[in-house]
Amino acid sequence: MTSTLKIIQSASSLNAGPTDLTSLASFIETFPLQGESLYSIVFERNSDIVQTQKARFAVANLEKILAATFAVSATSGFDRMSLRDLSRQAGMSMGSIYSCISKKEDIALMIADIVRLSSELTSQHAMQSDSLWSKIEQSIRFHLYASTVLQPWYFFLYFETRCLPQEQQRESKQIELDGIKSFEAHIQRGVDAGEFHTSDARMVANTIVVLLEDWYLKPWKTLSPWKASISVEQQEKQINNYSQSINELVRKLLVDS
Amino acid sequence: MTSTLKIIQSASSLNAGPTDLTSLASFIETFPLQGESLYSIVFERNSDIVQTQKARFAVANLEKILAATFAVSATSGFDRMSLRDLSRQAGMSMGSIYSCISKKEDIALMIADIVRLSSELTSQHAMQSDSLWSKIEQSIRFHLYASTVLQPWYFFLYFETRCLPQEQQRESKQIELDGIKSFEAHIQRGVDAGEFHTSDARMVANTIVVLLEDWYLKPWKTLSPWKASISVEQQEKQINNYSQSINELVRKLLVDS
DNA sequence: ATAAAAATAGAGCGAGCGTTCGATTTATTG
DNA sequence: CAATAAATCGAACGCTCGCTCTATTTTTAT
Repeated sequence: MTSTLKIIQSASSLNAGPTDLTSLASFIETFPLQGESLYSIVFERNSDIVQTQKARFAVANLEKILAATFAVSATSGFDRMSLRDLSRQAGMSMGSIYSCISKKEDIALMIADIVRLSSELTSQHAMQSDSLWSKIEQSIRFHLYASTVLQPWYFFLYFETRCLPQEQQRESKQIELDGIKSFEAHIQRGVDAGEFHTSDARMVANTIVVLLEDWYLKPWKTLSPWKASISVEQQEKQINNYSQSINELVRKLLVDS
Repeated sequence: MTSTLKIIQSASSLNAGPTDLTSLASFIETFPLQGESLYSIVFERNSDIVQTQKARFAVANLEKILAATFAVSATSGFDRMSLRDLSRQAGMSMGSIYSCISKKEDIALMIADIVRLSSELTSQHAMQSDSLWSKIEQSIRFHLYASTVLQPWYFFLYFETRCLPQEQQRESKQIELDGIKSFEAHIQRGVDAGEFHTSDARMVANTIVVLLEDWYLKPWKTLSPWKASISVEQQEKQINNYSQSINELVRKLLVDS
């Protein structure tokens, strides 16, 4: 309940400037959940949890803690990550970590909160397009951009959902179901208007969502090493390729034949 | 290395009688990794790990331990599952558990072994069809049947891979990549023969694999409760629906237009 | 410059973990 | 029906975990 309110409040205030989807570079400039502002937002949205009071320290420490969490838990999982591992990786003492957070679980909660906020921004953006087809196209593109910028966050939430309280586990599932329902609704309206042709709008919608998940869950599929941080230009190219692949696939399923 | 040998040896000996895909009921009768024989196979393939000597006890205990593992770890994950939880759920003392296994990790290793064996059987089966299209169709069908019968096993391996030694983590990824490559090869041959039409065989192959994963990873999507063990007839119906959905989708991507 | 406040350090605490072990019960065998 | 082997039991062990606490350093304010 609390987290839902958090999303509504903040998503509307953050979305003052619309996000620019013309390229990854312009997306990064306009997407609020990125760079330094990302950790400021984490701090603001979790001021009840974060113990450190001065924003300057809090933001810097949150960045170190979360980066270390992604690094350690990617290979061994959140449960196996001890706070001693974390403190070593983050270059902070246990005391510093616990002056920032109050429980290990808080780390997972903050990550989940940001991913949910990002999903909220994604679904809000889709509303702004006019044609049904561009709603779908833009939705796919936004999702790919956001889940690339926040790849470790999305990945973490998917695989560590079971570290969260049950209520939040259900919420995560619900977000996936809402994503499918959103695509399904657009498709169904297209079918009703005679613009699309399919006997199973839900299946097509589900396929889109699953392919979007594949993007941030299994970067190793695309042959790209990814670990060696590749340039924005290369990422741009890969996203363009993949979104075009999805678009063509969806067009074949909905428009042709 | 050891496990690979294990698969080759056993997959060829097990596959004496071909598996019958005409219905789920007939599949269950001919699929070796099912019912009592499943746990006998687990015992045989892990006699080096399993401490209990008499097959009668070992098989019964393995069944209790693995069933309890699936029950407990489904909600909280393998790491959070304590052996006290496990012993309570299995109705065995700690001593009994440790007279069957020698490390907690062994449980995960045995599960991973069976899923890999099942994948091996799946890919072997596909070879037996004649036409390219039926190779794809049969492969999808076999995978859906096997991952329904072994749903908790497949689910476990996907989410608990990180509890396994690194070598086995890589092996799991490789199996997914091989699955994609297998579909891609069939599709590409169809394209070369003028039977299929697509500019991105890999994308279509990947879509199939991802949809197959979706089946055992997110049973809650299909509205069916699943937890309340549904009848074989209902499962049959759902599998037929889903495989037909995938088939139609793939046909639209490859054959039409 | 100095005092108050905030942030940091890491040794230490109790709880709970995976695992072991010796006593006991159950099964097998000559 | 002994005698031996195998399986079962759960209390106990050592260790690591998440977390706390106090002394110390750094920052901020006057």
